[in-house]
Amino acid sequence: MGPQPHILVVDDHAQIRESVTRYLEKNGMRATAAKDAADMDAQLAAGHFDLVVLDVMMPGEDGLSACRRLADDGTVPVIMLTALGEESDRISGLEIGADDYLAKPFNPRELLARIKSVLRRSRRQDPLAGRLAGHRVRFEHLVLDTDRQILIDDNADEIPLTSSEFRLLVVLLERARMVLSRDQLLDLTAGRTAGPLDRAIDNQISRLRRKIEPDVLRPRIIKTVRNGGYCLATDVEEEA
Amino acid sequence: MGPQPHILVVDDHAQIRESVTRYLEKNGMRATAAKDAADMDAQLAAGHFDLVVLDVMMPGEDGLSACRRLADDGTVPVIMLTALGEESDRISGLEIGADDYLAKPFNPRELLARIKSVLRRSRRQDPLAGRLAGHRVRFEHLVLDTDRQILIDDNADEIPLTSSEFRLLVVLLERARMVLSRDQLLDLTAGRTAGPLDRAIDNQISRLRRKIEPDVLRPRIIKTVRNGGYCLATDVEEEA
DNA sequence: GACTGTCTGATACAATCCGCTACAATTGCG
DNA sequence: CGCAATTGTAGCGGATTGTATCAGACAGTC
Repeated sequence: MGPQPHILVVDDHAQIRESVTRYLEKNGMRATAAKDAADMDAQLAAGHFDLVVLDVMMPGEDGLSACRRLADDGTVPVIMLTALGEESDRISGLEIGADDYLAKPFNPRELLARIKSVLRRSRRQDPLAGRLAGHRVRFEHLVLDTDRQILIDDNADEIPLTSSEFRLLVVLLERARMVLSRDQLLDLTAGRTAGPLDRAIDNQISRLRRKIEPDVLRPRIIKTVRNGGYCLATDVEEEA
Repeated sequence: MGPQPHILVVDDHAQIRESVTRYLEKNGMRATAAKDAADMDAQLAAGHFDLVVLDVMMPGEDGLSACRRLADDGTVPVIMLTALGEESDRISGLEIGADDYLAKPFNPRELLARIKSVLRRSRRQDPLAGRLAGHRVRFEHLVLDTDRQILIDDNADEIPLTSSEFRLLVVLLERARMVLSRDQLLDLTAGRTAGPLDRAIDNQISRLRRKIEPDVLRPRIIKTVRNGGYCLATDVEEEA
């Protein structure tokens, strides 16, 4: 979870988004805002979050529908915000799999309290391989066995990965074709923020490439994006 | 709950914190101190506690508010400390969901007595602990007989486990695929806190691996997560 | 096309972390 | 009380990972 938990606040009203995120930040949390379900998906794909605060009423994809997706996925707990007295919304939210709900208008202190409560309750430690845990993942000429932390190539040779190589690869695979900055990668793999002269990610990428690229001088799996970061540039398919 | 119950003492006065924790420790309990609600949250998130002793009057988040959160959460019993004669506090505390209260200044012996009483009352089982009791659990090529503390492999050979190996394995199996820190493991298996150079868990893991890993040099059941701890990286299924 | 500032890849090195062995302390049991 | 099994402590050495640094690659300018 890192030193401070990271909360994603999803609401179509700019004012609520901002006041909530600011309040959470003042109380020792990291908070990020998203203005609709699509935005939420993008944020979730791009970073690590410990909890999502989700408004029921939103343009575009409905909050309940978005909540159902998150609950099915099961990787991040959800608190729903419902309009006052919308009993049916509240019930639906909990049925769908929200971890808690709160009626609008709400007291920020109460939201904070419920967030803390849910975080404590679901202090499920992150699994080692995120949502890929227990799966085998195929890309290019390789298969990653997420249980054993090894790669298997076409000759069935086994390539062992160190812990941080494995974490880096998982993060890249979960976000295939997305450009991830060094900051993001450091956050996602090590849960820390980069110092000014931090080349740790460059180094890990270099080490990982040596193990997975057929031609290290011309990498085709992990592409470098100048001034941007790195990007896994290949299709990924999961096996059961 | 471990051999001795673990109590979290939350009070903003350093002197009270220390004298209470020391008294509890002298009387066969583990005690940890927190100086305010935020500190309390951190401690609760980091470890396992059987009871919280909570002062009503505190800077920052109010004791009553903190108590409400704990009560809502429902996982840990609370004893409130109220200022002398603050009848309203006392009532609020109980209404809010505290399991007992005590007026300051109090006799340490009385606090101890009430703690024991509440612990006895709420000794209904921890939802996680003993979830595997009376079951046989299959993983990889092994079956754990939780009644006999014995592993049975594919050849029906019996591998005896020492009691702490057994506790460690159960803790890991109950939290399959979760990364558990050495601190957590020590807390969950031995009910104690790690010293600065504590390698006890490393050692137990090493001993356990020798008994369950087909290839000890390349362990596949219990994975090491550098800077993180250990993780049981395989599916676990219970048999009736 | 050459020059320049910045960014990236790679190497070497240093600091940590972890596995393992040996041994000491403790526990359990007769 | 003594023995044997179990469990914690100490410390060495290998593996892993971050830091420093240099050289090559790239983009922009003249």
